[in-house]
Amino acid sequence: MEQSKVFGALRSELLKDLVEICDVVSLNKGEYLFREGDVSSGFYIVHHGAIRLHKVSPEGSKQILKIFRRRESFGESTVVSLSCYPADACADCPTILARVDKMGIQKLGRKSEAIRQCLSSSLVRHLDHLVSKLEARAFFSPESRLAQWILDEGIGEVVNGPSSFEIGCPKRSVADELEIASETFSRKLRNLRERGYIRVSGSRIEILDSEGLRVIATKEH
Amino acid sequence: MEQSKVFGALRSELLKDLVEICDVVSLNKGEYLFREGDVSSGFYIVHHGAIRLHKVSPEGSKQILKIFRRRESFGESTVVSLSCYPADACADCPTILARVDKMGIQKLGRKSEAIRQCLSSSLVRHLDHLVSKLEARAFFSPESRLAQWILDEGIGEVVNGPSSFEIGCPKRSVADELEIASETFSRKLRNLRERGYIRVSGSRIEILDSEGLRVIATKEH
DNA sequence: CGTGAGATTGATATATCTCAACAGAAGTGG
DNA sequence: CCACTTCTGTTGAGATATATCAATCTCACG
Repeated sequence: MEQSKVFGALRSELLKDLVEICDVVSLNKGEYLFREGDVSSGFYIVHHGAIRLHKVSPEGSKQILKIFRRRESFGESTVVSLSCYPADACADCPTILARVDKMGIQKLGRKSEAIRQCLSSSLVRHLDHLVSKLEARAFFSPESRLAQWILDEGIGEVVNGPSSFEIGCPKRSVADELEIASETFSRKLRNLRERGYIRVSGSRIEILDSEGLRVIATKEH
Repeated sequence: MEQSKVFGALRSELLKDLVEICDVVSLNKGEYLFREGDVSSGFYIVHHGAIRLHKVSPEGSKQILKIFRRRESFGESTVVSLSCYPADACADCPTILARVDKMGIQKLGRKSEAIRQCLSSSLVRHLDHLVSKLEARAFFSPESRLAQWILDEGIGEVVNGPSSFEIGCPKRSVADELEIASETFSRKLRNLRERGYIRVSGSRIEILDSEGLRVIATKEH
């Protein structure tokens, strides 16, 4: 809780109040946390694993909004304004989350400006992310987006030397998140490998030339 | 103010407080209200005209986030959390707006939950819109998006008989908003004309077969 | 081992973007 | 009122990147 992005900055006193209104949810891979249209019972903070938020079209195609990982939260909008979840939430892998009760957080929010501030900031963070997503597709090629993603994931793993990381979910999900066909994802990844930017073994990616990747990542199409 | 989407539901008492902290801004076509990175002095409600919110990439391509028209508001996120505007705002035509002072609204927000509620709802509305935009591009072809747009614009003009409307801005802007090349826009429009769905004369579009358009509009790609 | 889901690779189609030329409208200035 | 410029929109031809379809391949797991 104190590590979460939403509430990380709060005083420990308030954190105690928060813990009171949380409970733990755990999901297996592929299980749904909620579906679009379900009545909200609160919002969620990922403790371990990954939750995929996506919309489904009438004909069944999917559009990933974001994959939330450790420390990230989602669904705040439903405690602040809406009463129904606006998208599907599905576990991409075995996942443990904290559920923050809707009534509880509303009550705390009325008393504490700090809490309100946290929630608003989260909303703005979500806005930002969607804008970035729009930009990414408008400005950058699939290859650039892939490079950006690799760099993003690689950050915070190892500072010096070749950093590497594990893809915490099916590659297909990543491809969907980057809005490219999974086949294209596969090909581009191979391409980057052959050009010596990365090394791939299974679901582990090792960054060999982050400078080179950065060049690709900023190349507009 | 009482007609705005943000504050439309408020009691007249609070509305009075709000008027106190507003001032009027007017812009000519092409003038910028603010640029990305400018320090926020508040948020805005469109009273007349249209404001285009867009991001510019390092190399100069533009991505329209939304065109705001009468009654709509934008920039709320900067009074709630951020201190800088996250995008450019430019008048698409002569425009009059109300500026809601940042300090002022923050002060009112601390006192009134109703005000906070309004602001949060606006944020969520913006979130919704971005999600719709993502969906539109993910699920529908340029042709479908064009058809959707024509139907949207046609609504509210004439109920019975062939409805028609004037494009209130350069066609290029519409193409950008629909996220298609302006040449493609031109071609698709001609195509719809040749197939008898619409009639076009200059910047006026007349809908001949709204039922047919609806079929095209819902066809996913 | 079998089984099946996910990942990879190959071959192909095609819609859209891009570049380039042209046309028309609109505005400017003499 | 008429050239002249400029901006927007239209049309054409062509390139190309990516999606799609289909066929393996890999690997974890029962």
